[in-house]
Amino acid sequence: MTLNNLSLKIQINNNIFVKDPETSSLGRKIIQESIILMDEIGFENFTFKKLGERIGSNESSIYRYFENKHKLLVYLSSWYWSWIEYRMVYETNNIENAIEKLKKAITIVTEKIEDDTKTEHINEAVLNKIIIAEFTKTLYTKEVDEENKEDFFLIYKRVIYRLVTMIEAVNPVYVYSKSLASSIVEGALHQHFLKNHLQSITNCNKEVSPTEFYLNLVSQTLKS
Amino acid sequence: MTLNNLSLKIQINNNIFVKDPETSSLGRKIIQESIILMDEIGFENFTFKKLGERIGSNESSIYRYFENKHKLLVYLSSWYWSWIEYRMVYETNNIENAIEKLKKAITIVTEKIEDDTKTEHINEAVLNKIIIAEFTKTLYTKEVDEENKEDFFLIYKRVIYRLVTMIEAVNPVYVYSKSLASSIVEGALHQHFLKNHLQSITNCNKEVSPTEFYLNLVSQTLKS
DNA sequence: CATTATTGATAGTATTACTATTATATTTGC
DNA sequence: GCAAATATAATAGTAATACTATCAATAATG
Repeated sequence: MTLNNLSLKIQINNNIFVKDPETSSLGRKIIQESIILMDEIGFENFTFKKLGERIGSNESSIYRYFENKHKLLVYLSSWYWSWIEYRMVYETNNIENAIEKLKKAITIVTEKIEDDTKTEHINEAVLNKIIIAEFTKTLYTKEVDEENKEDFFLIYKRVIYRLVTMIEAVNPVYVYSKSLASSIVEGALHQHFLKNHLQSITNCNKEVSPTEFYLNLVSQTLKS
Repeated sequence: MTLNNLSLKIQINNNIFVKDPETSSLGRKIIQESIILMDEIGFENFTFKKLGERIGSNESSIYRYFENKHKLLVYLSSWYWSWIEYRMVYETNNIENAIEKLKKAITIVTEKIEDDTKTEHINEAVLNKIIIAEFTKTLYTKEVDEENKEDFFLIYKRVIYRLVTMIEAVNPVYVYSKSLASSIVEGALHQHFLKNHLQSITNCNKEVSPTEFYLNLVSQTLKS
């Protein structure tokens, strides 16, 4: 199964976009270049006008795909978590041992994406950088409850549910599986951020990865 | 030692403000009401114009205290972490046992602030809500490296260093003390957020607190 | 009581975050 | 191959944001 087949699996909630960016070349260009531009200048400084200039297209054309930059970020995040979910399912599928299965899943959600397994228009390594730097901003808004009702964060939550299931398979009596799972996923992004910017409050660096920290944490936590 | 004496201890980096808000009644009003307004409408919707209207003062007067709302939030965060640091030092001071000392410190950084131990103009319970909802936004910007150099996050980091020391006292061979400490502090805020908004991916609720989750996590993790 | 510092009022600018309209391409269906 | 439909570009315009500057009015202090 190739990455092309994978992209067929990525179904993003219709409410997130005005017009599906996957259905036109301008749409795909918006996705492709928004990732690069947002990585360069950050979410706060990112505007549709700047993106329009970058792709040689008009601001108003971008508004036909996304209502605002917040929804664009929600879209990019959904795409990312969908890609992670697919890899989590696919790469743990053949692992029998519950502990090894969980370890593999934790590795997938916590590791830095470095390789060039670029689907046509999406550079996953750069997208991973955006997720590390910007993902929490999709959640931490006054509209979170409404947007959650509209299933904007469904794919992210599904990644966590899958981790929860694997945690429970390893230790069925552990009562904080959901909090542990959400801590791993969000916390790993945070450790990556600290490694990049606030090195004095993390042990993660070139030698020690967030993955290593979380594998150790989870194995200790689930010990009986 | 009263909370008044405590407030003497709160020294905030001069670079964060233009004019120290503690030196005038308008300044104190800005702090007091900004906490309430930001809690009500959220950081993104918060403007100095709205705050001015709220306190019956002029937008331009507020700019004489803070360059922008980001720095106001950095100020409020510094105040909060300073208050937490003081309590962490003071309330663990007389505890001999390393494990009990660490437990107390974790409780202080992870628990919800509910009581009305209001210093004159600062409502800590509401400030705690803002920190849960908005604190990460002080860090996750393109300017984080410069601002870190200017010691904007010093007090926050100091809270984490103190936790690191206590973790090392409990288990001197554990090699991820910094990552564990930063995970606890940031993760607890996140679990509070999930408890308020995304209940399906946390075990925290009215009965189970983030404190309980983290006390369990840490005791398991530091086991040899 | 005069000086100085603080605050308020007003005005103004550049940018952001859009919406609306119309013209121009491009695609597709027959 | 052409008409109809659709997508995009260009332009203009609005309201709000995020400020800065100036000057007058108050209040504090020495």
